[in-house]
Amino acid sequence: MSTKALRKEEEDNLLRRADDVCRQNNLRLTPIRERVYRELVQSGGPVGAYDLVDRLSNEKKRLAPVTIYRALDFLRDAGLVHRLATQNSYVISHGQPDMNAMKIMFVDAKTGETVEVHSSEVAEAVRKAAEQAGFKSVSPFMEVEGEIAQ
Amino acid sequence: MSTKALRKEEEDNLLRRADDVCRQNNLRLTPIRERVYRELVQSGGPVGAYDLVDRLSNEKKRLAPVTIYRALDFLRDAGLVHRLATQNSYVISHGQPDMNAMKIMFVDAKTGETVEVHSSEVAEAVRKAAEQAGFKSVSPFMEVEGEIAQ
DNA sequence: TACAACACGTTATTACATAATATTTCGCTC
DNA sequence: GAGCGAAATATTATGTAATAACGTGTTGTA
Repeated sequence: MSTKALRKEEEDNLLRRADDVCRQNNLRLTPIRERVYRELVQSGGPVGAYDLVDRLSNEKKRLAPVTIYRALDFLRDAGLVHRLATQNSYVISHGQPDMNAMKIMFVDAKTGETVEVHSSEVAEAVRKAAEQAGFKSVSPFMEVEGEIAQ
Repeated sequence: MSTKALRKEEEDNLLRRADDVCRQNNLRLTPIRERVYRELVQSGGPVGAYDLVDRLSNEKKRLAPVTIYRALDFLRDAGLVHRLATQNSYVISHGQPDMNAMKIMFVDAKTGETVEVHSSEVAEAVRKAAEQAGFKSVSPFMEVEGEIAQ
């Protein structure tokens, strides 16, 4: 099987999963929301909000930034998309939602390329640190800048 | 000793330390840079760049945003200030620079209040995760959103 | 059908950040 | 202390990110 076919399959999986998540939580994956999600999936990496505006607009219809932001907010609330604060951009959240694991987005400081890793070990260590800081709960997402190997 | 006096003392310590760090690394803590640093120290929390513009300007002289950004860049490079990407703001970096510890900024999702904690345990766990992600080095800073107790 | 909640469109505004370029200040040498 | 080069700061302009405010349409439901 070709790499392309593999990726296509992976894309379909993500789309299907998004559909399931929404169905199970009584959320409406409207056309615009799905188009935004699909665009993020196909890009394979972080994409800026205004970039999404351009990509989902055409000659006939130009989407307003706020439309994209609303779709992104929805997808984030649904746990399907994660915002990269350091890059002002948005990426698909991969992987099965393991409640006990921390979802770490490693971001290459130079290229902006991202790799997502789940770690319950980090989750536990962060929980301890949070307690020390007087925090009772922490986000299951975090973002760490670094340098990718080669 | 009063709380106020304690805080004053803490402020002086930070200022002194900033001075030392710069001296030891042949960096110039110019008036503007020091004013920016001092303002961050005195605020006791995260401050936005444009907020700093306002606070450090007066009737006679209005500083340009780029002036503040340059000072902030300098202070960040020197390891004295940390940028909170989730808040688009900047905070003092406390504590002695322990190379092996991760500096974690816990940010209250509601108020934006921050607490800094250093943890070598988190550092180690993140290093492992980074390796898994194909990253050869990671920033010693990270930011985690959460909910502060009470 | 009517109504309530949600989604989307439109317009405008605010905030954040940097590019390009000019001017001042600092530290040094003669 | 006059002149020079480098660093720091000022000025202006522009680009990008995000949200506010308000109106209209759509959907699900009693």
